[in-house]
Amino acid sequence: MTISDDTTPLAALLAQLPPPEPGKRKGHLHGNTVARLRNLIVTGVLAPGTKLNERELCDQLAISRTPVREAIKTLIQDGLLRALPNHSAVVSELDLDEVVALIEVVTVVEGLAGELAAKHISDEAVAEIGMLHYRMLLHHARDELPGYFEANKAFHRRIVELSGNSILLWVWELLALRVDRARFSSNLWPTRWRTAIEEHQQILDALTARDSARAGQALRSHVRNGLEGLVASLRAKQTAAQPETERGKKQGGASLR
Amino acid sequence: MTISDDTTPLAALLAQLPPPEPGKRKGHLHGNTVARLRNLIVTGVLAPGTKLNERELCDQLAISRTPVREAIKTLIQDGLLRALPNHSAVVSELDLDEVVALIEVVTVVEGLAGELAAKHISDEAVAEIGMLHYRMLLHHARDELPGYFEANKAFHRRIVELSGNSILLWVWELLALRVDRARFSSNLWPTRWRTAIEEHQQILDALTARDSARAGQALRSHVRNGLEGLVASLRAKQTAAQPETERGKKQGGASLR
DNA sequence: GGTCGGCATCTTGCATGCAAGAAAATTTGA
DNA sequence: TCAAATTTTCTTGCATGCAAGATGCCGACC
Repeated sequence: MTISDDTTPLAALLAQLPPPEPGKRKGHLHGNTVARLRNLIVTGVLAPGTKLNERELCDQLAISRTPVREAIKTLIQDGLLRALPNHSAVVSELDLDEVVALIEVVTVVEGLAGELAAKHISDEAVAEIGMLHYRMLLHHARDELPGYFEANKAFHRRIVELSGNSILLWVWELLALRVDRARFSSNLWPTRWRTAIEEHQQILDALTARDSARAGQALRSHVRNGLEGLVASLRAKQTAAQPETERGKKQGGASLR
Repeated sequence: MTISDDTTPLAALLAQLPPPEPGKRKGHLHGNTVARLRNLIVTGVLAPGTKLNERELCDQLAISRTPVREAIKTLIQDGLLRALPNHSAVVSELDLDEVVALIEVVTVVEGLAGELAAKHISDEAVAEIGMLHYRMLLHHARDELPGYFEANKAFHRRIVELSGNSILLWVWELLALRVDRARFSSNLWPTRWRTAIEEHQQILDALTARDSARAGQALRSHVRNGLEGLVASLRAKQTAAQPETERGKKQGGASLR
């Protein structure tokens, strides 16, 4: 399965899983399983190209095939897995072209969110965004990466929510999955902190001023900047690891043996 | 189940289904089921608010619960069904607010598609778009509604494809489901034919000229115009049918009995 | 008469069983 | 010795079974 040595491929990995919620009072195995697998994929623990084996997964997750199968179907729809013609599923590779494509889409989506949000936003909501911004600053000051990213995402998400457009939020969530995955894949990010924070400030200003056009513009350039940095780092990483590239594709399946 | 009399609710409806593909050589029950149910929902045969009963569905589709359950999960993700807290699924109502929200998103999505497509588009592809445009004209001239809509959708879809942005296409497909559903729901559409065709011509011109900005602009206004007409007609229909509004919610479930 | 509690039924969630298609391994023919 | 074919094993798709919540009904109590 590509990570660590091949003797205990999934076993070790799945140990790192968020334990399936202590008080899992029945009836949520599906959702749990989706969340768990999604996590593994987004964080890169399950490497692109890894072939999923239902039975193996069942053993490791200690559940039966039914919820696993359903979760797989779900993740295929999300684009995190890809269905092979033979009906098996592999972790989809995160294509560089796809990430580039993602940039364009996320840019217009968040841009629109900014425009719409600026129109309706309440004082309270502005304050809330400000709070999230400063929360991010706090984590930045403390050099806390995970917190920083979480706050950053919350900032963006909240703006999309405040657009008041449910469809936009829905689409954004779908896109965010892929963005997160790309983020995790390139593990260099600290570079743009300073500018990112300045850009957030501008977004906040535009929202405060209820300047729709400016908010949209600020968000678009911020998102584009950020994601293009991401692509650059991914590209660098990929060319650096060129010889390794061919590796992660063929195993899985028989790897347990 | 809201349609026809309650004695043979699903039975009659499902008879209208596209027969499950004669040569269904095993292994595609899931996809088939999704497609069939999706069709029923998009075309409004399964009315918003209808509660789905797994066993009933199984009986009617003559398959077991497993693929039905999977299909339901899939459609929930697509937003065509909604999961109740009790774990049952109902056909999601198509909220007017949601359609309005849809407008905004589809507008920017297709606008972006136009901009991107205009940049890369080949002569061959321009010709193809032209062909689709004239195919639509043909159906228009013949007053063939279904053909008209199909050609119209193909025209738009192809432009999104030609954007070369796989993510954009993915998102567009998701949105198109909901748009189609709204279209079917308001069954008045012939009004804008003339202008729609003119707008298509402008889009085609802009693409031919490889004028990215103009193509984007043309698509945005075309999409917005079209969908706003749709909303207007939906709104009219809804207020007209006000007394009926409360009806389609409680039945289903026990309705077979 | 209305409401609350207990019982019967229904509906769904998850597990498991079986068979068909795919992959792998072994044998057999050149 | 290599390759093709056959057999064996694995993997998945679908069906079914069982048990736990959820729902609805009815009677009893207030």
